[in-house]
Amino acid sequence: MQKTRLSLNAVHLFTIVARTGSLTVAGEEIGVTSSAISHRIKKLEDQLGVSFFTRSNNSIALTDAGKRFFEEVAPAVALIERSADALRRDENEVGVHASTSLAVRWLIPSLDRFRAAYPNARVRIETGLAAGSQIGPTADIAIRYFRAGEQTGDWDILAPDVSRVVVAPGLLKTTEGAAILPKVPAIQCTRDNWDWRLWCANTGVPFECMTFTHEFDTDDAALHACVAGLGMMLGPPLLTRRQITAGALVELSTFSPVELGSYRFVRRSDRRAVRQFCRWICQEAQKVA
Amino acid sequence: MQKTRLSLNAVHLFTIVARTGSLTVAGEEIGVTSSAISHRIKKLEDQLGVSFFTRSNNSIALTDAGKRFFEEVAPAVALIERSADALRRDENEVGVHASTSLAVRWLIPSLDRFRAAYPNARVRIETGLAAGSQIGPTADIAIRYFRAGEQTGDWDILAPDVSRVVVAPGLLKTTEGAAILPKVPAIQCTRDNWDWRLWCANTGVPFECMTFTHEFDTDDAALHACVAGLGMMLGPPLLTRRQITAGALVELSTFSPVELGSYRFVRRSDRRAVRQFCRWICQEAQKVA
DNA sequence: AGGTAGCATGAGATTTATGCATGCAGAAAA
DNA sequence: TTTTCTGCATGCATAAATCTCATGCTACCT
Repeated sequence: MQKTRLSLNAVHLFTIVARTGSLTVAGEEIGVTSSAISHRIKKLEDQLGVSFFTRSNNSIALTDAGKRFFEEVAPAVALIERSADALRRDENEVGVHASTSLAVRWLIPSLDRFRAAYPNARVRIETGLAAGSQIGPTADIAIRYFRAGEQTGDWDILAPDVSRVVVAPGLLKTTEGAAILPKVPAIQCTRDNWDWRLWCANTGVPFECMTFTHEFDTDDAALHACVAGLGMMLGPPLLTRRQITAGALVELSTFSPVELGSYRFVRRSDRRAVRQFCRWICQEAQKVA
Repeated sequence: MQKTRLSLNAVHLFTIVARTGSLTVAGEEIGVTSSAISHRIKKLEDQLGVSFFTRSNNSIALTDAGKRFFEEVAPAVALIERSADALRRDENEVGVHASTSLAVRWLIPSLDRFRAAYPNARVRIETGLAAGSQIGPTADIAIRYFRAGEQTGDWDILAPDVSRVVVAPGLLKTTEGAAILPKVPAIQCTRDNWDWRLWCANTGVPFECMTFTHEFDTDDAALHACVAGLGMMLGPPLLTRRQITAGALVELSTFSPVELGSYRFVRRSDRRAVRQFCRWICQEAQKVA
């Protein structure tokens, strides 16, 4: 019976033309020429066998049938659009829980690439300040650091922390080699200094050789201090890569790298955007390794 | 912001797939392959950044997001379709008022050509039995016969009635020429016989020469009688053309044609389908002339 | 009277949708 | 268990819809 199926796109177009009252304006609104609009409206009218507009050479006006049809379908079209938009918003929001340091030093600087790859996605970052703070229910993904040997449960590996000693290049040029250790103060970024202790145990350096002058409670603050030349520190590659490639920090190749722990994540949502984000951060983490 | 505009057609497709729960079935419903459906659904999902279906290799199932979206948009899509369908029905119905004879002999046999040219249109024919009967308010177009000299008012010409004497070929082979007149009885189809009187006045045949044996109150009945060989009659070309080309009737070329009146119409609606129909019957009438 | 704005239309280019061939894995059947 | 069958995904070639551009038209403005 029906030779061609009704094109809802054409109906949508019709509502725009009816609302604006002008082919030209409608064309500008959706970014095509008035010619395209004219063609399409005409086609719709032909398919439906109805004239929606009376054409004078210089303008168009809705017919009665056009008016009625507009009243009927415009709300429905608007509903569908709103519905789709809401979907786009709700479904594409990815809540990421991470430490401030990781967010500032790695996640946020990389986000523009994610946005480029998945334009729909909107990432919301929740930074729990302390490493062990509780993860909120609005987070779809959580990332946190695990010390070596710590129980990882169902957390998946993001990147191992194979830290090397990093230091501002200014400090490096005065002294070189293992002799640096007693001269340059180490920056302490955990209360118990477990990372330095573990590092010492693995490299054979006696912990007593180290001098600690500054202590910070976040890696981010510690890194700022390190860049400022206040001392050397153990920087997870994930956090230091940018500074290193930019030349603001240098790695000491004197000591072999020590695996201190790992960054791991859990995914708590099956939503498409969340899965995409997980896949993406894993790729991104690979780059650093 | 929005890279490509939301395709309402795709949303429509989604509702069908969601309803049927199968790409294959949905494809059959709209007459395309499941491959096409798959491509399009995937594209919609990509554009919206949402997964509507979970795919196992052998089947699909709505996700939560898909369910919600379906609940929201399906009624809107249905509304638009119903709205358009109603429009098609209402706007494309053409009510034609005409005499039974004209309807049966000319209009109805031609209608299939009109349907072919304008598939949307639905023609409703109202036959007022008597020529002068009142025209109902549901008629968009009225066609009626005007005697020569009658006031035509605002009725537009459809076709002049330049009648010739027609007769069944069986009667013709026995006698020829003007001699036929006294031998073959004339069929009377108007109470006052004005048509034969006018014809006699114009051709110079004395009215007294005619013999009238049968009288009918409609042209249609008279034509039936004529074809059956009951006599000769004055047949408006519009009504007799088919019978003549089919060989069921022959025109007497002995007498020059006489313009007895005209078929005329009025259009009482501006609707597109009605205008199309008027244009079409004028063309159709031209063919006969 | 001349100029401008807005729409229609035809032809060609481009974007989008479709079909086909093929692959794959789960479900049903043997 | 093994085989077959069914339904979906996907790359590529093709068909169809859509767009643009060029052009023409007429009402309206100056």
